[in-house]
Amino acid sequence: MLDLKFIRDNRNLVRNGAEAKGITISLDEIFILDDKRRALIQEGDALKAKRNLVSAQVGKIKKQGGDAGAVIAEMESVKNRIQEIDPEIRDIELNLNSLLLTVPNVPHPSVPIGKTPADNKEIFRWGEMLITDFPLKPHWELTEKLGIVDFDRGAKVSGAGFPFYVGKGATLERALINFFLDQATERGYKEIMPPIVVNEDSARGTGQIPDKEDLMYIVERDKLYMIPTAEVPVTNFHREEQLNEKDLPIRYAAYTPCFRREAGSYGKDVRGLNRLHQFDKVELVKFVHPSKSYDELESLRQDAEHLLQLLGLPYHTLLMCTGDMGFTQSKKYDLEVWAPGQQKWLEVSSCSNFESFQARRMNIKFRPGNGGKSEIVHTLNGSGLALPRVVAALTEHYQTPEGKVIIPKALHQYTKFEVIG
RNA sequence: GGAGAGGUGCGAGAGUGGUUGAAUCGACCGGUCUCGAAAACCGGAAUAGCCGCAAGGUUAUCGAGGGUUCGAAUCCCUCCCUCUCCGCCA
Repeated sequence: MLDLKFIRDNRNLVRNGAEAKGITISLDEIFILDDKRRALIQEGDALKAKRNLVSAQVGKIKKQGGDAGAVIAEMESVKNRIQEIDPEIRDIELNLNSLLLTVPNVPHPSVPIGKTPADNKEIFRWGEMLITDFPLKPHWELTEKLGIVDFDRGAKVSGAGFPFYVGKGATLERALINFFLDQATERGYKEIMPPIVVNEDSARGTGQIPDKEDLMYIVERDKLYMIPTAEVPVTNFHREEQLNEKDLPIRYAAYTPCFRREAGSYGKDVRGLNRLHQFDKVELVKFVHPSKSYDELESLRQDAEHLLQLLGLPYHTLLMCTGDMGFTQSKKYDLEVWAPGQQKWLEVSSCSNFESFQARRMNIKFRPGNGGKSEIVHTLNGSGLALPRVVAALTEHYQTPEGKVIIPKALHQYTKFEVIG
């Protein structure tokens, strides 16, 4: 959420930002409530000041054995008015708060204005799209023939979108996880393995509830939420904490399974490994000094890109336009890997700077080294990387005319085999 | 599931009705000492809202909500959370 004062002082910026994201908000209502709130606070505080003063006098009078009855009676009306005002203020603040949650983060000036994915800007392209003299197969044909991913039994046991990885497929999955984690560690991230269900407070902290509940599997009975991404537990790791400035930046890399209901997204891009209900992902999360967050976004993006380069998979990087970037981000890059068997770009990473938007809601601050007032940290996260689509692109890119899959060199030490099939 | 203990500032941890916004220690900031640093010593500093150009003033905050009282961290009620022991399970 944004700071109310910031909204007050930058109403046009906030209004235009929301409009660019295609989100309708009502700032006027916020300002009306805020004015009311402040008026009531002023009245209430004055009355309370009076009450405190008088009650000190009462103490003195009683100590001297005098009769404070008259003064106490006089306070009756003050007391009553305070009892009217306080609940009213609380009511207004509750309202105000839920309105504040409807105000989206302001896009960074470098973000292109746009409405649809077509307005995203390709800022980088790496690798050669594969051209072959034999017809390329999509990964679902390859994996089925090789027996490394079993969608049918997954559907039987759990449902569509819950595949089994089998044999070398399972090993490949495990190899990629280890490879990603090792690379992250080498680049300065601390490995962390979080719980994969979280409580309500955590789900609220990163903004999964109240409005993205439909995306999640919920363990109703225990009020627990299965995480849609490691971002949720890892960002909440420091919720309600005051960090030391000298500890910043804090960088974490976490592997978790991720669970997504994907309600309403059936029918498009759902073949094979393109869209699953459960998938593996290594997530990179950063807590940084506000002055460094855009530098950290660039390095985050490069950390993710580096993985695709080591795997030798062609990809491009998109700077997301205002309309396609989401509610909480101020700037976001998507990495898309080229899947030649489907002739499609597949999103494998999304790297975002949230500035103070998440951290304010979670109350994560740091105390500056010079002894000044504590400030809200900036948070960022990005996938590094989401596995299934990497497996999809990898099998399609490294397939042979006979339907085998060559394992890229970077993974050999992890797989202990160099070819599948 | 059964029984008990506890939730206080950045952290540890005192405090059972009236200068307690809160002892003490640590972390932090400033200074003395030093070529420099460490140690030692001295000093500073809670967070948030509101008013104010500022200095400053004022209100709230000791898990959350309510109650008693002129006055509550301190007494009463409800709820939430954590820990320990027992049982069950990995």
